[in-house]
Amino acid sequence: MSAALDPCEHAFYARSVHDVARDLVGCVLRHGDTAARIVEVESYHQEEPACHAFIGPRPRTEVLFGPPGYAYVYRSYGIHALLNAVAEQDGVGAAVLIRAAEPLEGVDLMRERRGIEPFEELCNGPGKLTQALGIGLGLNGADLAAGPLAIEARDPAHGAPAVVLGERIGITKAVDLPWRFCDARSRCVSRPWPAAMRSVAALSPLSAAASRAG
DNA sequence: CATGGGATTGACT
DNA sequence: GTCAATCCCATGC
Repeated sequence: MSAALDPCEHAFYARSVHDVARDLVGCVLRHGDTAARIVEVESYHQEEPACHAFIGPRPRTEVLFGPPGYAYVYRSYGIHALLNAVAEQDGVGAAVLIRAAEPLEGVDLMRERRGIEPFEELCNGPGKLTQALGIGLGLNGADLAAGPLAIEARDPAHGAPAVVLGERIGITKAVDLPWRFCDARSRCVSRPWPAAMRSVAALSPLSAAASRAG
């Protein structure tokens, strides 16, 4: 990530949605008493059919076409709230879907909200992480630079993430575009893991665990 | 106004 | 691997 850009500022999001996506891996998503380190995202752009903005502006996608640095939250399959960070210039429909994260703070609250115990399964999916962090549809249009929902810069203590690319999942259109960005060293990435994450042998300690698992 | 389709998840065969 | 839950919205008549 460029040292000049900070996800707490709107300028961070006012550029190519793919660059924003790559740079958001490793950043910290915070809401209320919970926080988590982003380990998986996908980028969507109005020029490809998998994007909600493809068909042009609609009431539902108003935020998506608005200025960068705001949250686009929508209901998926009638059940789940999915969180995106709006990117690119005002008037362009593009956003980064936050797909998975590694819990940092408020882990017990996350367990309570999710109704499960395993650390790796609290935020390893787009619907799971919004449930764990208490992010609902009411946050659609929220300013990511002004809280209460915020994205903060990477914590140097965690080191730089090993970002690998893969094909986006869960969609039926434009399935070949390699616009999924994952931290290959995190066990909290949603399944299926990208091929690059399963085969790379140089990454530890994941590679050791993968070898043991066969 | 009726219908169909999801940027998902969890339970089940 | 399959499948239903559940609801907003876009589309078509």
